[in-house]
Amino acid sequence: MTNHIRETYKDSAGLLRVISHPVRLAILEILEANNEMCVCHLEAILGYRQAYLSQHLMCLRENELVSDRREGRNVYYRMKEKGVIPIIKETKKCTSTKKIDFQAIDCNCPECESKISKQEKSDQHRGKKING
Amino acid sequence: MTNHIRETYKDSAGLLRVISHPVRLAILEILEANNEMCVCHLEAILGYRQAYLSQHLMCLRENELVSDRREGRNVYYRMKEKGVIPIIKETKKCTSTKKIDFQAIDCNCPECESKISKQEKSDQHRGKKING
DNA sequence: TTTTCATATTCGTTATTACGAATATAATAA
DNA sequence: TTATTATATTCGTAATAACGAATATGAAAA
Repeated sequence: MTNHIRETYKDSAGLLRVISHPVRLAILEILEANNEMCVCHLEAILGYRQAYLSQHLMCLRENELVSDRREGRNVYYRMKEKGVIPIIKETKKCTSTKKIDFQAIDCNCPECESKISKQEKSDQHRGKKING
Repeated sequence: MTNHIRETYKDSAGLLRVISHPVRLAILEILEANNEMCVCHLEAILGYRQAYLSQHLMCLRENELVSDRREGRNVYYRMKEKGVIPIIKETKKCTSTKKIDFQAIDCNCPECESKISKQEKSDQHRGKKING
């Protein structure tokens, strides 16, 4: 019986183990909210060193929870296993974790550049200051 | 931002960590299916050493996922945080883990004794053999 | 009041994971 | 080419978790 049970719950336990880390949870939630996101963007939002994030991304990638796509020098990540979304949702419900509004802070990837310049224009109209 | 996020997901990650173990998952599923269960029963079902199970029960208890109640020499455990049930359900969905029918095998706790003797009676009527 | 039974706890070792630092690679620009 | 930028990987150490073995505790039986 013993090994039978171990075998049965091995995969589930493994999946839970992979997502049982605050940084990986944050990455997954960001990807859920943003469809696709480049690494520099994740860096800007989360404020962790690139190499550190990359390690967590590797973990998520190797466990097939996310997929990556290179475009020039940038690499874009997206959710691959959408099944984790309800797991995380139920978990947050259970721990009454509030929602975070993930906003990028200072990202220069092509996509952000265009967004920022758009933002700059509209902010200039209202006399706002950017980047500092 | 960094510590903010870490803090936010700390509890969720912690909860997931606690349930990210095959034996603890199995215990939780048994408790879900059986309302209340004594340790000897868990031993019989799972086939692990008592001390080993007790360690996992301690982990679940300390993290307030289960509660315990002593009755004579037996200790009965039950689910305390029902919120983990949907988490586990979604996880199993995600890993396509099949359902296990948890059946006790050879347990002598008072409750089982009475069940077994009832069972023996009805089985004797049908000429079945028990325990061997 | 000693023994027995059910269960819990502690301790030590091994295995696994986290994470910083350094380095590698892939794409583009100079 | 060489430099630069974005990202990945590897490596070492520290922290944590798993688990076996031994032992402790609490309740009841003898």
